[in-house]
Amino acid sequence: MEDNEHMAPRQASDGHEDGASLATPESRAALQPRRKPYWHAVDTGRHLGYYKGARSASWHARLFVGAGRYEEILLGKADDSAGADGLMVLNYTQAVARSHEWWSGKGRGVLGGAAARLGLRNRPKRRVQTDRLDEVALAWARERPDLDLSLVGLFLRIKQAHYMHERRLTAISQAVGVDIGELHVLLALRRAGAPYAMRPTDLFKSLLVTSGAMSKRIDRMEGMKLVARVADHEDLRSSNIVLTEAGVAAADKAIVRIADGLAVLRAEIGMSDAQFSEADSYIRRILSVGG
DNA sequence: TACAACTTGGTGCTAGGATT
DNA sequence: AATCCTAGCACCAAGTTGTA
Repeated sequence: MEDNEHMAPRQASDGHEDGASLATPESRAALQPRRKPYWHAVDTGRHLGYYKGARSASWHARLFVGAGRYEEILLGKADDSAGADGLMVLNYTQAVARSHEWWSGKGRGVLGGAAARLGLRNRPKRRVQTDRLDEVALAWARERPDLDLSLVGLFLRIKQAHYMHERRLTAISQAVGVDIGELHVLLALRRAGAPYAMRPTDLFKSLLVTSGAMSKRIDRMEGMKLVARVADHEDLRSSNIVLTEAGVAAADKAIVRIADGLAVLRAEIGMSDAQFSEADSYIRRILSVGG
């Protein structure tokens, strides 16, 4: 019988590993690889899991949701073969902390009235997508426990974060009165510095679009009086795309809103300068070897 | 909910003007 | 003549909208 077929949440020590046997790499080394995680009941209906496969080990958490069912999440890799970094590779203490973070964000009535009595509150709806990404990682961990696919989840999160940023930029571009592509042109010209001019070729290369697409954007923006085509006196074959006064104002309005939004986001996630540098460092390392 | 029509924005190709 | 660069055109893919 599968664990989730039980009709009530397991109690601590109900046939599970105790916390001590999961606490250190040495104690976990005594455990045999198997398909299902070793579960340790941290609290009623709340279990920390340690999965040990042939080639990888990882931390999981699960939450009893009633009717014998659990919601489950992949927390990160276990520090069995590599040192914990608190981000992708977690030691026992970090796994416990991250599981508590997840459980405290759940609180959507899964423990019935108890959750409400304990003061648990629902997280904003935007966490739902994150849970879906967890499901992807969890599904791979279940289907191919012999493979280390932990980076898949990280890449999906990076992609999702990019989409989130693009949605914010889209909202800002609408407030400025342009579309997202035109906003990128405004920002490229603005960050070029005075006199806020670039050749069309440099613009389409830096924004990763084709010359045809850039021509259309410039046409639209010229019509909106945000940019102007100015002949290049040094190379008469070429012209420069220059921000107009209205274009500079629109770009400045947009970049201030972007900065404000990012400041709010950073405050919400509580990321310190050191944590930011560390996360940035890991992503740079991925990009440097990722081909 | 499924499908078709429509819209939008992008790509690839190429013509043409200007310069080297 | 060769090269560089811009911009126009046809086509494509994805998203949106309207309808049954």
